[in-house]
Amino acid sequence: MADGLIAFPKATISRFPLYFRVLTDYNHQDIALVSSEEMAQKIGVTSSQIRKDFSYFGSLGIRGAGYDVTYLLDMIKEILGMDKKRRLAVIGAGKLGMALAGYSGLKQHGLEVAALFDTDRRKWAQGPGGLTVFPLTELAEQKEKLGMEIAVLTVPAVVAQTVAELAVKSEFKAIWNFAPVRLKVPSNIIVQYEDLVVGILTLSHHLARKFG
Amino acid sequence: MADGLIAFPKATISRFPLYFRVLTDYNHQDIALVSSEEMAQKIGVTSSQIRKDFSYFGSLGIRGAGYDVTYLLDMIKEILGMDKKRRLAVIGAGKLGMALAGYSGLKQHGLEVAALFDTDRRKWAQGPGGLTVFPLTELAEQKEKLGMEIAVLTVPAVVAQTVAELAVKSEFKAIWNFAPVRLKVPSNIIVQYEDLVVGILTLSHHLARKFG
DNA sequence: TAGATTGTTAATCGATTAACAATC
DNA sequence: TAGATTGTTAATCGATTAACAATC
Repeated sequence: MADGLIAFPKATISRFPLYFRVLTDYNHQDIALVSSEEMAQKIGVTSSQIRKDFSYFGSLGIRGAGYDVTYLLDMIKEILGMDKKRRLAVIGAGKLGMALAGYSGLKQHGLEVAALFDTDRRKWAQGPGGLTVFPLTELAEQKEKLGMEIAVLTVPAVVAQTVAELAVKSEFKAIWNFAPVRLKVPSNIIVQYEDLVVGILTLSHHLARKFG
Repeated sequence: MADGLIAFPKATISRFPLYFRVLTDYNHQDIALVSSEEMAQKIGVTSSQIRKDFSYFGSLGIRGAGYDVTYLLDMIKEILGMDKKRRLAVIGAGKLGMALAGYSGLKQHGLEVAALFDTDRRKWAQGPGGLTVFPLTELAEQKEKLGMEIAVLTVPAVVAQTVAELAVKSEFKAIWNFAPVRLKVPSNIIVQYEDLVVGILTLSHHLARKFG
């Protein structure tokens, strides 16, 4: 690592979406200043944690007063890359892919599904909300046309690696992978794994511990 | 904590689904014994980590030989509560709810969506794969009839707290919450949060760091 | 016995928290 | 100035890793 960028805990970044939401609420209520303690109560973390998290990105608050809501929102947007709109390609137009394409939570955070892709011709052209489902063979072409950066993999596990390779060849910079498979891709490709089963099995584990 | 149960890292439990999958693979290939090093390579963690994780649950391996695949699979199923089938109620028959109801990954891990619920009468009775969408008012009644334990919340954020309270009143023991809202529920209710936006915003953050 | 791999200890690394000086 | 709250330090807590004795 010689790029001069400071590292901060991964957990810190994963809390920023929470901060973003609570600050958006304050903003809608026309609250201009908010203390770390108030936010902490609402989110369910310690105020120390919040101040520490923010401190990695400079002195964002005002001593004695708190944090300026709109300023902090802008900073968080920048930190999370929400200041630029990112366009996503959903590969795999099954139920999960369709659900993601129509998910308002993405748009609210500056992320836009621009197209879907599938190998099944019966799915072509029938996407949700005005979106088009393209043949997977058109991935590279449409990526350029529509300016997509992130490939979202909602394909079956068995084809995930092949599809990932196609995404890499199509020059996607990042992959959001819902298939429960470790992908082998060049190290300059950013991969984020999303395993829907981990959460519910953690819950199941607690249930088993508690009730048998 | 006076219940005599040993605590182990949360991160340990979150790796067990990975172990389960890789061991299922070995099992299908009729491989009887596997070393921590082999598994480590496949999953992308250290072999130390794997041995440590397993050690919380006893001496599960054979020194000099490795781990017995079927025995280890059985242990993991027990640890994750997969030895008993758990039935889920999906509340909110929108796209995400429908996608989860049809998600094969759940069944593969001993979890079964038994019914969906919605307040919108146009959605009643039209569930995917033979599943019924019931009026939300029937939640408690159907819970008893169908033996459901876990409430899956795929409802809009604004109604999530109200729906959670209904689930608690209906005597659900656990909630898997997809709404980006901290729920206020009694402490004996197990709540697992699933925030789909955290992963993609983490990715967006890395993208912004790397390319601006 | 020789070779292999576990299970466990101790060292290391990383993240959280408490406390308080700085300062609005 | 008095009161409030940040930003930061040091202490604590928790998780990972390396190393190796135990043992198959």
